[in-house]
Amino acid sequence: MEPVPMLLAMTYRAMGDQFHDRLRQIGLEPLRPAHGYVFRFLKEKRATTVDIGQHLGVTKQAAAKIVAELDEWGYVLREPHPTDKRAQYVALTTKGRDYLKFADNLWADLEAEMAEAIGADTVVTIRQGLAAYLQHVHGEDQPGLRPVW
Amino acid sequence: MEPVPMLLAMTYRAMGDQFHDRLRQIGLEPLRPAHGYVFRFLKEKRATTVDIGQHLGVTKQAAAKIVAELDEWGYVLREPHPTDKRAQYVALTTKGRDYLKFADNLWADLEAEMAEAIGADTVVTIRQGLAAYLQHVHGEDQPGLRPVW
DNA sequence: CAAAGTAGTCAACCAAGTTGTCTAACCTTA
DNA sequence: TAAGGTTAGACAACTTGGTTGACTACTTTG
Repeated sequence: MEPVPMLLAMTYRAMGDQFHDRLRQIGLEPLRPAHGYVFRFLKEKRATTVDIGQHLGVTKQAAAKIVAELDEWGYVLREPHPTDKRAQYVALTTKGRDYLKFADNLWADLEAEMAEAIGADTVVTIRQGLAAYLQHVHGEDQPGLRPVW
Repeated sequence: MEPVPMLLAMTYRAMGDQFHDRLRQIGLEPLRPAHGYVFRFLKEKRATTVDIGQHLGVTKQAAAKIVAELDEWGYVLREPHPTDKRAQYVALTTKGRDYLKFADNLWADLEAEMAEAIGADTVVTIRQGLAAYLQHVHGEDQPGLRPVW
């Protein structure tokens, strides 16, 4: 029997591949997972580059590169931090928000297909189970999001 | 609500981090995930470097590097292919088999802890659900194992 | 038996991280 | 309020783990 992490990795890849393929079919430029996760993060809370790095599980320098790309491509912009003159807030542009909305729909589609294949209740169990496990292991301060290969 | 793939990635990382930490505590040299997956693959079937690359989801050249490392460290050896003079079978040494056995126990421990945290039945559902999804998406020829970040 | 395909190796390259260093700004705290 | 420690961000050098491309020896197919 295969260890659970192998199943996690394979499923992650399988879903990611499909996501990527469909984005390409539509003609939307396929950003990497990290970019999408940054969008999602910025939707909920204001964040600096350091925050983003922590969320992704990479160094601040790596996060800075990603932010620089997104800025260059027009998905985010940097605005001065209100109280800390060293820092900058990274914020989504309209283009960034649109991309996120589109991607969310796509994820929902893929999840619906998953539900059709293995049962909606099973998907719910998986979602809740994994979330509960993460909560159990790491409490509030969640680990990096990036899988380490 | 977070998309399922994010949960997969975070859980994969959380489990992998714990696995890695415990190996280190024990003093066993912590190979990368890829190495462990190669062991597991070789346990079940004889395989060439090309087979391994396909299983991991990387090019044959990348697989060749991994095999060369494992050979150098004494975990595997290469033996001539019985019918094809170009090819070589890669086989586990005793050292390799021991490592695998040890790692399997560790995985089992981690999974038991997961079961304790979220319920054994939930773990079973997750396992079966993901396996069924992979089966549904890719049929017999499974996708690469390596998550693409 | 010729043509096309495949296993393995070598080499050059590339992407996406890392560590280390620096400056300017911030935060004690004595 | 000055001093010492910390932090955000930028820049540079480097490492890792992959990629593509080319080539040889061998195999398979028509």
